[in-house]
Amino acid sequence: MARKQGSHSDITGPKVREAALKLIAQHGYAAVSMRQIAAEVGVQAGALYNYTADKQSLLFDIVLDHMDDLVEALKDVDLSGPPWSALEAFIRFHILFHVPRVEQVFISYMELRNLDPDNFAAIEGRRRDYEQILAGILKAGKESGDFTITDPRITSIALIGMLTAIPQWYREGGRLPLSEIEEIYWGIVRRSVTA
Amino acid sequence: MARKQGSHSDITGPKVREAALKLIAQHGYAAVSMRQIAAEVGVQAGALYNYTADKQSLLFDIVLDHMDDLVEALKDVDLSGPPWSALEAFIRFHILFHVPRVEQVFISYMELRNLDPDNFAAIEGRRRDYEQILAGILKAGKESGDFTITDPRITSIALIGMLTAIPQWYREGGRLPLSEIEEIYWGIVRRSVTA
DNA sequence: GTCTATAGCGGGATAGAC
DNA sequence: GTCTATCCCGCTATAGAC
Repeated sequence: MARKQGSHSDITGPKVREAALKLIAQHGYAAVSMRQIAAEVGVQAGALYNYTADKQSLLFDIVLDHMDDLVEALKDVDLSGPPWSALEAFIRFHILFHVPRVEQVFISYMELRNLDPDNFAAIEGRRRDYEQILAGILKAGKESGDFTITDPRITSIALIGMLTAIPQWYREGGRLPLSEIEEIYWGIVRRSVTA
Repeated sequence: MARKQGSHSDITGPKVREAALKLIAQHGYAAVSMRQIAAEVGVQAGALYNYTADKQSLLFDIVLDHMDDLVEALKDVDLSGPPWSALEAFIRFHILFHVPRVEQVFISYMELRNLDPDNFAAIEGRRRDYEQILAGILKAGKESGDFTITDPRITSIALIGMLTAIPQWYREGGRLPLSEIEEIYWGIVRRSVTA
């Protein structure tokens, strides 16, 4: 009843974002045209501009949403325990959050240089905040004597990079189930900070 | 005396490849135009086609040279010792080979999807060969009881990914010298395969 | 809200003079 | 070997009809 006559904006809008996500992940931002995105949605190119200011906004929205989802989801993780418990919780969360989001991960790490400077700065800030949460856990564990680490900051970068790459090769139905992948990686991380 | 009159091909050829390397690393393959590359070299766009068949060949040559250099350089590393010695030699080699080659590393890992199918297959084969050399070392160490590893193949992928990312953030003159970075990472790897 | 049409620009690659 | 000029195409974004 409250629905406007003939309005499809509540359907087409999300479809535009999904098409952009799929195509940019597949071919790269610079290689994808607005025409391709429109074709994927099933409209003409001109119609896209009812849902996005321009092509750059499509990219920025994808990456920003991804980072904000990440930060938001991390809030539900209990990192208040002792170092070992916090580290394990963070690592397992990171793996499980990223694996089902292959496209977002791809785009968020490969298309950063195609963001306008201001947009890049906004993303980079969030990325650093996230990384420093892990660095904080590592630092606390180093100081308590639980972890054997030379440099929490670099270890944080190294571990996050290693874990974030998982969705690049993991495929459902492959040689190992996700639960096992999770155990293998947690094992690597656990030992890597153990004397 | 044997030099042809007015021939610059022995100078311009390398300059074209260098310009392509620099610009593609900076902006991405799809975002860089032949006109930009020509401007960087100091010639007109048409002249580029004396040195490359097309734009795709510029990309392929960069990635192929990088992979072949890698395989060639690894031949000088002694991997014939016991697992611990072979692992350390491989890890240190990998770090030291990749750090001075920021641009090649960037391109070789971010532009794979812009390679034509045949070119992609050629690169992917070399990449897998290289990765399996590390997997072999890990497997030997696991079977001899030297290493604690669940899955050599996945561990190989995880470690290579972690190490290859170093040039993405390392900058000369930063907080830590390269020699220290090398030690930190070797420490992480060493512990990660230690019970 | 979507369409067709088009402005305005820049792309890859080639031809032919020098 | 490099240049200028150009072909032909596709791009982003906008205008205006419906």
